[in-house]
Amino acid sequence: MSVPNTDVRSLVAAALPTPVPADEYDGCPVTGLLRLLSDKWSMLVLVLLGRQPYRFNELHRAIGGISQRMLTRTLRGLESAGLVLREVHPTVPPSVEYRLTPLGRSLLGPLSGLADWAVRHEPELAAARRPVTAATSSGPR
Amino acid sequence: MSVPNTDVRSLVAAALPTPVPADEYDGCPVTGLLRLLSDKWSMLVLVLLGRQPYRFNELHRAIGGISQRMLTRTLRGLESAGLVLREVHPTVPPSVEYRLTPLGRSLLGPLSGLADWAVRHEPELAAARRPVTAATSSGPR
DNA sequence: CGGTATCCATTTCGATACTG
DNA sequence: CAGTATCGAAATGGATACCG
Repeated sequence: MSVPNTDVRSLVAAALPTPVPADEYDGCPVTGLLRLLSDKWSMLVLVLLGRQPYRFNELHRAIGGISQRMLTRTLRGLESAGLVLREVHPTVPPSVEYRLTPLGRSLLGPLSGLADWAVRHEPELAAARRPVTAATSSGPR
Repeated sequence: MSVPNTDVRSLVAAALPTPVPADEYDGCPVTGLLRLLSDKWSMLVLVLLGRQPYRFNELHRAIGGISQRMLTRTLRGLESAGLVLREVHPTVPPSVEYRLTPLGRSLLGPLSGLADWAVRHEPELAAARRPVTAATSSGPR
Protein backbone atom coordinates (compact mmCIF):
# COMPACT_ATOMS: atom_id res chain seq x y z
CA MET A 1 0.00 0.00 0.00
CA SER A 2 3.01 2.21 0.49
CA VAL A 3 1.74 3.31 3.86
CA PRO A 4 0.78 6.98 3.99
CA ASN A 5 2.35 9.40 6.46
CA THR A 6 -0.62 9.16 8.71
CA ASP A 7 -0.79 5.88 10.55
CA VAL A 8 -4.25 4.45 11.06
CA ARG A 9 -3.19 2.78 14.24
CA SER A 10 -2.08 5.86 16.11
CA LEU A 11 -5.17 7.59 14.81
CA VAL A 12 -7.72 5.15 16.09
CA ALA A 13 -5.77 4.97 19.28
CA ALA A 14 -6.11 8.70 19.75
CA ALA A 15 -9.68 8.88 18.51
CA LEU A 16 -11.07 6.45 21.03
CA PRO A 17 -11.89 6.50 24.73
CA THR A 18 -9.84 3.35 25.29
CA PRO A 19 -6.73 3.86 23.23
CA VAL A 20 -4.46 0.97 22.41
CA PRO A 21 -0.88 0.85 23.73
CA ALA A 22 0.71 1.54 20.35
CA ASP A 23 4.20 1.38 21.78
CA GLU A 24 5.94 0.21 18.64
CA TYR A 25 4.74 -0.46 15.11
CA ASP A 26 6.43 -0.73 11.76
CA GLY A 27 3.82 -1.58 9.16
CA CYS A 28 0.46 -0.56 10.62
CA PRO A 29 -1.46 -3.79 11.29
CA VAL A 30 -4.80 -2.06 10.81
CA THR A 31 -3.82 -1.01 7.34
CA GLY A 32 -2.66 -4.53 6.67
CA LEU A 33 -5.97 -6.03 7.75
CA LEU A 34 -7.92 -3.56 5.67
CA ARG A 35 -5.78 -4.32 2.67
CA LEU A 36 -6.49 -7.99 3.17
CA LEU A 37 -10.24 -7.64 3.53
CA SER A 38 -10.80 -4.84 1.04
CA ASP A 39 -11.48 -6.97 -1.96
CA LYS A 40 -14.60 -8.30 -3.48
CA TRP A 41 -14.81 -11.69 -1.82
CA SER A 42 -12.66 -12.11 1.30
CA MET A 43 -15.21 -11.13 3.90
CA LEU A 44 -17.89 -13.21 2.27
CA VAL A 45 -15.63 -16.24 2.30
CA LEU A 46 -14.71 -15.63 5.93
CA VAL A 47 -18.32 -15.47 6.97
CA LEU A 48 -19.21 -18.59 5.00
CA LEU A 49 -16.33 -20.53 6.51
CA GLY A 50 -17.44 -19.20 9.88
CA ARG A 51 -20.55 -21.31 9.50
CA GLN A 52 -18.92 -24.55 8.46
CA PRO A 53 -15.93 -26.00 6.64
CA TYR A 54 -16.27 -26.17 2.89
CA ARG A 55 -14.65 -28.03 0.08
CA PHE A 56 -13.49 -26.01 -2.88
CA ASN A 57 -16.38 -26.58 -5.20
CA GLU A 58 -18.91 -26.43 -2.40
CA LEU A 59 -17.68 -22.95 -1.69
CA HIS A 60 -17.68 -22.18 -5.38
CA ARG A 61 -21.32 -23.10 -5.59
CA ALA A 62 -22.25 -21.40 -2.33
CA ILE A 63 -20.95 -18.10 -3.62
CA GLY A 64 -22.73 -17.34 -6.83
CA GLY A 65 -20.77 -15.43 -9.42
CA ILE A 66 -17.21 -15.90 -8.32
CA SER A 67 -14.73 -17.36 -10.78
CA GLN A 68 -12.47 -20.27 -9.90
CA ARG A 69 -9.51 -17.99 -10.24
CA MET A 70 -10.81 -15.42 -7.80
CA LEU A 71 -11.90 -18.04 -5.30
CA THR A 72 -8.45 -19.58 -5.37
CA ARG A 73 -6.79 -16.20 -5.01
CA THR A 74 -9.08 -15.20 -2.18
CA LEU A 75 -8.50 -18.45 -0.31
CA ARG A 76 -4.74 -18.18 -0.77
CA GLY A 77 -4.79 -14.66 0.58
CA LEU A 78 -6.74 -15.61 3.67
CA GLU A 79 -4.62 -18.70 4.13
CA SER A 80 -1.36 -16.83 3.99
CA ALA A 81 -2.73 -14.37 6.53
CA GLY A 82 -3.38 -17.26 8.90
CA LEU A 83 -7.14 -16.87 8.88
CA VAL A 84 -8.00 -19.95 6.85
CA LEU A 85 -6.67 -23.47 6.99
CA ARG A 86 -6.36 -25.59 3.88
CA GLU A 87 -6.52 -29.34 4.41
CA VAL A 88 -5.66 -31.63 1.54
CA HIS A 89 -6.89 -35.20 1.68
CA PRO A 90 -4.78 -37.28 -0.69
CA THR A 91 -7.66 -39.27 -2.05
CA VAL A 92 -8.64 -39.78 -5.63
CA PRO A 93 -10.24 -37.68 -6.78
CA PRO A 94 -8.51 -35.16 -4.54
CA SER A 95 -10.47 -33.45 -1.80
CA VAL A 96 -9.52 -30.16 -0.18
CA GLU A 97 -11.23 -28.71 2.84
CA TYR A 98 -11.12 -25.12 3.98
CA ARG A 99 -11.91 -23.99 7.50
CA LEU A 100 -11.25 -21.01 9.71
CA THR A 101 -8.27 -21.06 12.01
CA PRO A 102 -8.89 -19.93 15.60
CA LEU A 103 -7.48 -16.57 14.54
CA GLY A 104 -9.94 -16.44 11.69
CA ARG A 105 -12.82 -17.30 13.99
CA SER A 106 -11.80 -14.54 16.37
CA LEU A 107 -12.21 -12.05 13.57
CA LEU A 108 -15.89 -12.89 13.13
CA GLY A 109 -16.78 -10.78 16.15
CA PRO A 110 -15.38 -7.45 14.99
CA LEU A 111 -16.61 -8.20 11.51
CA SER A 112 -20.11 -8.60 12.80
CA GLY A 113 -19.76 -5.31 14.64
CA LEU A 114 -19.42 -3.57 11.33
CA ALA A 115 -22.19 -5.64 9.80
CA ASP A 116 -24.51 -4.87 12.68
CA TRP A 117 -23.84 -1.18 12.31
CA ALA A 118 -24.71 -1.33 8.63
CA VAL A 119 -27.95 -3.15 9.33
CA ARG A 120 -28.94 -0.92 12.23
CA HIS A 121 -28.27 2.27 10.35
CA GLU A 122 -29.73 1.12 7.08
CA PRO A 123 -32.60 3.63 7.17
CA GLU A 124 -30.28 6.57 7.73
CA LEU A 125 -27.93 5.31 5.06
CA ALA A 126 -30.76 4.96 2.60
CA ALA A 127 -32.09 8.39 3.50
CA ALA A 128 -28.71 10.06 3.02
CA ARG A 129 -28.17 8.55 -0.40
CA ARG A 130 -28.51 11.51 -2.70
CA PRO A 131 -26.24 12.34 -5.66
CA VAL A 132 -24.80 15.34 -3.67
CA THR A 133 -24.42 17.31 -6.93
CA ALA A 134 -21.66 16.16 -9.25
CA ALA A 135 -18.89 13.62 -9.20
CA THR A 136 -15.23 14.45 -9.76
CA SER A 137 -14.75 13.26 -13.31
CA SER A 138 -15.19 9.65 -14.37
CA GLY A 139 -18.28 7.70 -13.46
CA PRO A 140 -19.81 6.96 -10.04
CA ARG A 141 -18.14 4.53 -7.66
CA MET B 1 -21.15 -5.07 -7.15
CA SER B 2 -23.78 -7.23 -8.80
CA VAL B 3 -24.68 -8.88 -5.52
CA PRO B 4 -23.75 -12.57 -5.34
CA ASN B 5 -26.28 -15.28 -4.58
CA THR B 6 -25.13 -15.45 -1.03
CA ASP B 7 -26.17 -12.45 1.00
CA VAL B 8 -23.69 -11.26 3.58
CA ARG B 9 -26.46 -10.03 5.78
CA SER B 10 -28.27 -13.28 6.22
CA LEU B 11 -24.94 -14.96 6.70
CA VAL B 12 -23.71 -12.83 9.55
CA ALA B 13 -27.15 -13.07 11.01
CA ALA B 14 -26.95 -16.84 11.03
CA ALA B 15 -23.32 -16.99 12.10
CA LEU B 16 -23.78 -14.97 15.26
CA PRO B 17 -25.28 -15.56 18.69
CA THR B 18 -27.43 -12.43 18.30
CA PRO B 19 -28.80 -12.57 14.79
CA VAL B 20 -30.31 -9.46 13.22
CA PRO B 21 -33.98 -9.34 12.25
CA ALA B 22 -33.33 -9.34 8.51
CA ASP B 23 -37.01 -9.13 7.65
CA GLU B 24 -36.68 -7.44 4.27
CA TYR B 25 -33.70 -6.28 2.28
CA ASP B 26 -33.06 -5.44 -1.32
CA GLY B 27 -29.43 -4.38 -1.64
CA CYS B 28 -27.57 -5.84 1.31
CA PRO B 29 -26.53 -2.89 3.50
CA VAL B 30 -23.43 -4.68 4.71
CA THR B 31 -22.23 -5.10 1.18
CA GLY B 32 -22.97 -1.46 0.55
CA LEU B 33 -20.93 -0.35 3.52
CA LEU B 34 -18.04 -2.55 2.51
CA ARG B 35 -18.17 -1.19 -0.99
CA LEU B 36 -18.02 2.31 0.40
CA LEU B 37 -15.10 1.69 2.74
CA SER B 38 -13.13 -0.68 0.55
CA ASP B 39 -10.95 1.85 -1.12
CA LYS B 40 -7.56 3.18 -0.36
CA TRP B 41 -8.47 6.26 1.65
CA SER B 42 -12.02 6.29 3.03
CA MET B 43 -11.34 4.76 6.41
CA LEU B 44 -8.30 6.89 6.95
CA VAL B 45 -10.30 10.03 6.19
CA LEU B 46 -13.09 8.92 8.51
CA VAL B 47 -10.69 8.36 11.39
CA LEU B 48 -8.97 11.69 10.80
CA LEU B 49 -12.27 13.54 10.71
CA GLY B 50 -13.21 11.66 13.86
CA ARG B 51 -10.50 13.57 15.66
CA GLN B 52 -11.37 17.05 14.43
CA PRO B 53 -12.84 18.94 11.51
CA TYR B 54 -10.45 19.66 8.68
CA ARG B 55 -10.26 22.06 5.81
CA PHE B 56 -9.49 20.61 2.42
CA ASN B 57 -5.81 21.36 2.27
CA GLU B 58 -5.30 20.59 5.95
CA LEU B 59 -6.60 17.15 5.22
CA HIS B 60 -4.49 16.96 2.12
CA ARG B 61 -1.38 17.66 4.15
CA ALA B 62 -2.41 15.42 7.04
CA ILE B 63 -2.63 12.47 4.69
CA GLY B 64 0.66 12.11 2.96
CA GLY B 65 0.57 10.74 -0.53
CA ILE B 66 -3.02 11.28 -1.58
CA SER B 67 -3.71 13.26 -4.72
CA GLN B 68 -6.16 16.13 -4.77
CA ARG B 69 -8.31 14.16 -7.09
CA MET B 70 -8.55 11.13 -4.83
CA LEU B 71 -9.16 13.25 -1.76
CA THR B 72 -12.02 15.00 -3.50
CA ARG B 73 -13.49 11.74 -4.70
CA THR B 74 -13.15 10.12 -1.31
CA LEU B 75 -14.78 13.05 0.45
CA ARG B 76 -17.62 13.12 -2.06
CA GLY B 77 -18.20 9.43 -1.55
CA LEU B 78 -18.39 9.73 2.20
CA GLU B 79 -20.51 12.84 1.91
CA SER B 80 -23.05 11.23 -0.37
CA ALA B 81 -23.25 8.33 2.05
CA GLY B 82 -24.18 10.74 4.82
CA LEU B 83 -21.04 10.13 6.86
CA VAL B 84 -19.31 13.42 6.21
CA LEU B 85 -20.63 16.97 6.17
CA ARG B 86 -19.20 19.57 3.81
CA GLU B 87 -19.50 23.16 4.97
CA VAL B 88 -18.67 25.95 2.55
CA HIS B 89 -17.88 29.35 3.97
CA PRO B 90 -18.36 31.94 1.21
CA THR B 91 -15.26 33.92 2.06
CA VAL B 92 -12.44 34.91 -0.19
CA PRO B 93 -10.36 32.94 -0.57
CA PRO B 94 -12.98 30.21 -0.17
CA SER B 95 -12.88 27.94 2.83
CA VAL B 96 -14.46 24.50 3.09
CA GLU B 97 -14.69 22.48 6.25
CA TYR B 98 -15.31 18.78 6.50
CA ARG B 99 -16.59 17.06 9.61
CA LEU B 100 -18.29 13.81 10.51
CA THR B 101 -22.05 13.68 10.71
CA PRO B 102 -23.53 11.98 13.78
CA LEU B 103 -23.96 8.92 11.58
CA GLY B 104 -20.32 9.09 10.65
CA ARG B 105 -19.30 9.41 14.26
CA SER B 106 -21.37 6.37 15.16
CA LEU B 107 -19.33 4.35 12.73
CA LEU B 108 -16.11 5.02 14.59
CA GLY B 109 -17.04 2.45 17.21
CA PRO B 110 -17.35 -0.60 14.94
CA LEU B 111 -14.39 0.64 12.95
CA SER B 112 -12.29 0.66 16.07
CA GLY B 113 -13.47 -2.86 16.85
CA LEU B 114 -11.79 -4.03 13.71
CA ALA B 115 -8.73 -1.89 14.38
CA ASP B 116 -8.44 -3.20 17.92
CA TRP B 117 -8.58 -6.75 16.65
CA ALA B 118 -5.78 -6.06 14.20
CA VAL B 119 -3.62 -4.51 16.88
CA ARG B 120 -4.33 -7.20 19.44
CA HIS B 121 -3.62 -10.03 17.05
CA GLU B 122 -0.65 -8.42 15.41
CA PRO B 123 1.80 -11.05 16.72
CA GLU B 124 -0.25 -13.92 15.37
CA LEU B 125 -0.76 -12.14 12.09
CA ALA B 126 2.94 -11.52 11.76
CA ALA B 127 3.73 -15.11 12.70
CA ALA B 128 1.32 -16.52 10.15
CA ARG B 129 2.69 -14.46 7.30
CA ARG B 130 4.44 -17.02 5.18
CA PRO B 131 4.31 -17.21 1.37
CA VAL B 132 2.15 -20.38 1.62
CA THR B 133 3.73 -21.75 -1.60
CA ALA B 134 2.66 -20.08 -4.81
CA ALA B 135 0.13 -17.52 -5.91
CA THR B 136 -2.47 -18.17 -8.57
CA SER B 137 -0.89 -16.46 -11.54
CA SER B 138 -0.29 -12.73 -11.75
CA GLY B 139 1.64 -10.94 -9.07
CA PRO B 140 1.16 -11.00 -5.32
CA ARG B 141 -1.71 -9.07 -3.78
C1' DC C 1 -11.96 -32.50 -8.02
C1' DG C 2 -9.15 -28.71 -7.55
C1' DG C 3 -6.77 -26.20 -9.44
C1' DT C 4 -3.26 -23.22 -13.18
C1' DA C 5 -2.33 -20.35 -17.49
C1' DT C 6 -3.66 -16.86 -20.58
C1' DC C 7 -5.93 -13.19 -22.17
C1' DC C 8 -8.99 -9.32 -21.77
C1' DA C 9 -12.33 -5.70 -19.60
C1' DT C 10 -13.12 -2.69 -15.99
C1' DT C 11 -11.96 0.01 -12.17
C1' DT C 12 -8.98 2.59 -9.47
C1' DC C 13 -5.34 5.52 -8.70
C1' DG C 14 -1.98 9.17 -9.50
C1' DA C 15 0.56 13.08 -11.98
C1' DT C 16 0.03 17.07 -14.20
C1' DA C 17 -2.09 21.12 -15.75
C1' DC C 18 -5.52 24.49 -15.26
C1' DT C 19 -9.54 27.50 -13.03
C1' DG C 20 -12.95 30.60 -10.19
C1' DC D 1 -7.99 27.80 -1.38
C1' DA D 2 -10.46 24.32 -3.27
C1' DG D 3 -11.22 22.29 -6.57
C1' DT D 4 -11.90 20.24 -12.10
C1' DA D 5 -10.07 18.11 -16.59
C1' DT D 6 -7.39 14.91 -18.89
C1' DC D 7 -4.36 11.27 -19.47
C1' DG D 8 -1.95 7.12 -18.62
C1' DA D 9 -0.42 3.35 -15.42
C1' DA D 10 -1.57 -0.21 -12.46
C1' DA D 11 -4.40 -3.11 -9.85
C1' DT D 12 -8.38 -5.92 -9.90
C1' DG D 13 -11.67 -9.03 -11.60
C1' DG D 14 -13.71 -12.31 -15.10
C1' DA D 15 -13.97 -15.90 -19.16
C1' DT D 16 -12.04 -19.54 -21.14
C1' DA D 17 -9.13 -23.38 -21.82
C1' DC D 18 -6.34 -26.79 -20.07
C1' DC D 19 -4.01 -30.20 -16.52
C1' DG D 20 -2.69 -33.82 -12.71
